[in-house]
Amino acid sequence: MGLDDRKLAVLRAIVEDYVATQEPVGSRALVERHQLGVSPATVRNDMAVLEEEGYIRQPHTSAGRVPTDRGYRLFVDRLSRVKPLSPAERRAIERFLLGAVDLDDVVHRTVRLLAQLTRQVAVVQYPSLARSSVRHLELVPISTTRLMLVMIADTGRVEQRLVEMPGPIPADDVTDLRRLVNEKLVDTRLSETPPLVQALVDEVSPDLRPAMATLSSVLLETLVERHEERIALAGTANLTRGGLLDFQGSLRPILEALEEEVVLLKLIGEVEESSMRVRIGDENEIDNLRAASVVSTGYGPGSTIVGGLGVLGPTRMDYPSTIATVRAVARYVGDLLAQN
Amino acid sequence: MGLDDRKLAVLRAIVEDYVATQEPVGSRALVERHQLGVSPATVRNDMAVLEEEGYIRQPHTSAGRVPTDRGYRLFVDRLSRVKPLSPAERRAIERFLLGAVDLDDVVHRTVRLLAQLTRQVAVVQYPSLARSSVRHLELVPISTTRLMLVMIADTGRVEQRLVEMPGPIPADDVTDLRRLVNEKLVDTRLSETPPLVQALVDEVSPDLRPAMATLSSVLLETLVERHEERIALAGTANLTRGGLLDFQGSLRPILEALEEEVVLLKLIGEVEESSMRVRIGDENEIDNLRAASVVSTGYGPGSTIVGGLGVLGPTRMDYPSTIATVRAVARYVGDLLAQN
DNA sequence: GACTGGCACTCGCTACAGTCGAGTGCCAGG
DNA sequence: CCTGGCACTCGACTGTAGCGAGTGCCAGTC
Repeated sequence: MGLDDRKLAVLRAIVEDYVATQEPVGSRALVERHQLGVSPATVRNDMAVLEEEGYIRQPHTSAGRVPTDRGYRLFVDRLSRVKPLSPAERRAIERFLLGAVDLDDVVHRTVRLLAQLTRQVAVVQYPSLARSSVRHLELVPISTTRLMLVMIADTGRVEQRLVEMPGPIPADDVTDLRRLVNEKLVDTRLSETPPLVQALVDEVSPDLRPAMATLSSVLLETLVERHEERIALAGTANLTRGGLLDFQGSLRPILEALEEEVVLLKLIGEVEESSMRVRIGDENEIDNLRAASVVSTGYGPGSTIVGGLGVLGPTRMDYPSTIATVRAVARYVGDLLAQN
Repeated sequence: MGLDDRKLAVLRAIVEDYVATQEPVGSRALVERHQLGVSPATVRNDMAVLEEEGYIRQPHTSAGRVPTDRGYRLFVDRLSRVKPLSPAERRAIERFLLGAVDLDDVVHRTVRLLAQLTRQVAVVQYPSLARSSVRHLELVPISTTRLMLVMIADTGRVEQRLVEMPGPIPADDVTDLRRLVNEKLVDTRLSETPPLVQALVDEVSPDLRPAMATLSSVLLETLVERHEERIALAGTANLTRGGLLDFQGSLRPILEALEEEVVLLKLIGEVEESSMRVRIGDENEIDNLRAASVVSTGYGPGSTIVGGLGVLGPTRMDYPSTIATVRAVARYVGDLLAQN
């Protein structure tokens, strides 16, 4: 499978043209629009090889060629030239994110920004609790037997949960409980709290023990076990762009997938390092998304990762600029979080 | 415009058949499927009158009739027979909502339930802050100059906001501030707090004044002025049901509208009493939704209203059962809130 | 006067044939 | 190894014809 430079150039040209025009591209059009320095006939020969190797295909005889998922993959890996963001885009990002007042706001602005810049569906995961540390725990008496447990994480996330205590609980006890949980848990990563939480019960005077038991079980259950991941979504209307050509005419499966938080998390939440991840068409594990591509990355203050973000679009998307945009937005959001 | 009983029966039959089959209904089919006791010819005459009056129309000359928005309106107002929910549905609602652990959970479950039962797009507004009362205000020191303000409302909503203080603030001062704001604000409706909040600054010792000023301005701004309405959405995939027939082939405007919180709030947030509201096609003030219908109502504990919920679907929806479902879900959610 | 059967008419839908043209594969020659 | 030329394929489009669902109207009946 010798793909010489010219064949690669042809593939690149096909991808670029097809992404731009959305129509199968023929050999004549190619030599006209790109400086390949050869005739259409030569290009046709190259195309025949590329097709044999599975990088492009013909929708039907006598039509132009269209990249396959495999073709896009090769393009992304080896052929795409980086498109730096325009200054206008950089400014847009900064302006957009600057006014954010709290985490909710940051996430919402980010997801809208991403959707707008890439003109695709954007997904942003809230900073994961599993990757956060406890900054403060607050206990607020709601009634004699009810406390509101509020956890504030270093990533800015705030979670609350109503705790039904086993019996009436005096103000002094609340103070004691509060002091204790904070002493033991502040500054530890949530993923590492379970043993500490379990140990809490033993650290407390016998009369406080039932209260602490309830409290710690709620802590464990809510904040660690079913660790509340949250997701923001925007730009679904962009799916309808490009008529019914993309997604082979049916938005159904895509919309269904986007409704499932679990699916979204799988898409953008599985990030370990901050590297870009591009999944093209068939490479997606989720069947409903076999007609789509996902570009995602992790984000976080500095070089740590607290969550993922990305966009979803048709396989025929403009990968270079999408990748550039996603990367840039992730970096800005990370910087923003670092300022806190 | 004399519409005698039979003509109304014909209209009802047309609506019911069209909703069921999604195809223009002709005179023959009508007499076959309904006991009208007259011949197709007679029905045709009635149809001619109904068409003249604007209740139905013909997509093209030799096709059957289709209800107009006006026809649906008449149907909803005078012709539809109430469809009681099946016991299975009631049980589904109860089971679905029973396990909810907090407000977020209640809202999410509700919106999914609604989407699933009606097979349409469901929208649920979180209990409006404007309609909530303050249950407790908590101040949590985050750093020497930063406080986290947490407001817990009687409706279960919890809002937080980071407050950047003008200078370092000792623990005792925090206690004082906390006591004061709680004393003055607890149990008042948020919509009535502004004068009280403004008065706070004067009630405080001179050295606390700058701190209180900052605090009260944040309170005012965040919790009252741009009163954070929140919305949950589910079931967008249901828009693709019925192929491209509904929404005249383009989901675009609908999806766009659903992305705008402001629009959604307008749709379901404007509820004063707990009565059902049905907006059919053209009756919608939002241009993008001229091809859709919205069924909404208020909900809340007892007879008070704290927020709105509803569904959006094609004008050719099954109004009776949609209305019944929305009403039932609203009632269940209200009861659930009352238990807190 | 209201209803009915009958009939002519309309018009979208489908099938079919014919034409056009973009694009290809292949081959012979440079 | 590249190129120009040529035959071929096949989708897209056009026009025509037949079908059938459904209508509007009218004359006749109860």
